[in-house]
Amino acid sequence: MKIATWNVNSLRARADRVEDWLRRSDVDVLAIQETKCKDENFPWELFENNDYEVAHFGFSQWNGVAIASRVGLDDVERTFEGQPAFGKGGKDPVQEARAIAATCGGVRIWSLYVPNGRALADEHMPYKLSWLDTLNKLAGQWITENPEAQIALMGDWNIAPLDEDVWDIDFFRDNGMTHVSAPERDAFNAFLETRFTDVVRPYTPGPKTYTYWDYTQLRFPKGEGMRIDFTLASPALAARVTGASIDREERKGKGASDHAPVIVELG
DNA sequence: ATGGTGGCAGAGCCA
Repeated sequence: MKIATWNVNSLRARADRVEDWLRRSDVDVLAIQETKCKDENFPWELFENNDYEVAHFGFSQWNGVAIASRVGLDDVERTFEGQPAFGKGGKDPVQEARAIAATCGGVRIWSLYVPNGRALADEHMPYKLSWLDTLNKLAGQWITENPEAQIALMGDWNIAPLDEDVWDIDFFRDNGMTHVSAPERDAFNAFLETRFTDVVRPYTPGPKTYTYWDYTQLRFPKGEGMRIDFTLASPALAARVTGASIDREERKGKGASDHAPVIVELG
């Protein structure tokens, strides 16, 4: 079984590329982030025509997460329990469309789009940290309740856990950029303390191994990217992993997402 | 090449 995660940065703008990739990638499950659409605009037929079931959670032009599967799609859950809400400028806080789960082929798949902190002192940063902390505590409960649970936390984490996960750590430090700060890394590493593991890194060692390249500044041609898309697996799922890859080729050419798909192979 | 991002509710906003 092959499972993958991909921040597509608009599913409608990327429909042809996503369909082409689905056909040649041969993945059984695809966790998608940033569909950037509401259910009413979602390209359901793209998946149905290729024999995938799909579940989507999106209610505005922002965020949006989905799971496509050809090995079953059961017990769909939109948002995680206690998922922090965010209200900009005093607006009523809402639980954003950043998390959807489904059980596919016996694996509990979570497609996650972790909030972008925007800036170290921005109000989005504590939101990001509490979002991760809440999810981690919940995920820890899942493992405690069932040590054999096969859980995949897949998506765009908007964190670069290691210095080598960005193209120039000094550039990030000197400019006070997000994704590499200690609080963000602590929030990510807390999942490792909960016994989730990054099952992709061992098969895709750095340095200079990335999953995202900014559209600006010719970042992709210059090889200046970031590793911010991860699959964290519960112990029982991690034990099944036989391989992983990052499809850097998919970042090439006109109409590419700024993120590459990340694939995990299960035995 | 004095520019050089790309989505979205089409204008700012978001990443």
